[in-house]
Amino acid sequence: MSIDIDEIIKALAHPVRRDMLHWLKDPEKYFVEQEHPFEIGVCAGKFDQRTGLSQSTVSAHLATLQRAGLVTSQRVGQWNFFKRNEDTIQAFLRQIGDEL
Amino acid sequence: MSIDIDEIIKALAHPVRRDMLHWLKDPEKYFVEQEHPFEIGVCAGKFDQRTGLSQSTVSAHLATLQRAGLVTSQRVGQWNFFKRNEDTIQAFLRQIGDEL
DNA sequence: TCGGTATATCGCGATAGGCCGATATACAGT
DNA sequence: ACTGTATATCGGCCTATCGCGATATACCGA
Repeated sequence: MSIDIDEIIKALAHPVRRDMLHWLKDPEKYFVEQEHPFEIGVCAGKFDQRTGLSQSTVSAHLATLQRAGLVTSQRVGQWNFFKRNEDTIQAFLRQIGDEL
Repeated sequence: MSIDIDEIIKALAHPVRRDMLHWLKDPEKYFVEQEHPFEIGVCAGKFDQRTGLSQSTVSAHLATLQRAGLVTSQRVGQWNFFKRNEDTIQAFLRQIGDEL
């Protein structure tokens, strides 16, 4: 598994996407209850309300995070649940610490 | 001294600027000899040759790094010498490690 | 003060990114 | 099959960023 520092940093270069990543660290704290347990991830729609942005914009942000490998998603029925990809995040922090 | 995470990440979200920061870590390795010792910093003009970009573009990149607090500059005669600001860099790495 | 060099700033065209509403797709339940 | 809901994608608009050459500014040495 190799990470793309450039794509990751560009993904992080937007406050909303950093917020999203941060919120995913503690879903109970930042999101209202959902049908499925937070263990499988946070339902995409929850971010609409949290950010106040349109559904299409939120979808694009989540896609950007996913392309960078910072989150993974899982389809369950008609919903898409997102969770952090700790491996990539930690690998990024290590590598950026080295490169910088 | 407080750092602006958003400005820093945006500054880092360009490969050339990350390269510049990296090169400043070991000037002897990445730049040819210069009149003044590397301890005071690397002369701005050295980046023109290294990057192959125009002088105005390089100047803008250096200004971006400086606004973010990632480098400091020192005028000596008609030259401007840039060096890394380790305090800000380390503070950023710590904070991004927390936030992420 | 004048000419030369280093750097900063300006103005421009080109590209990328962000935001939205509208539409397309996917799935669930009836 | 049809309706409703969740998500993805599209098209358009706007702004930010990047790159450049040209110009302005700063400094030096003669």
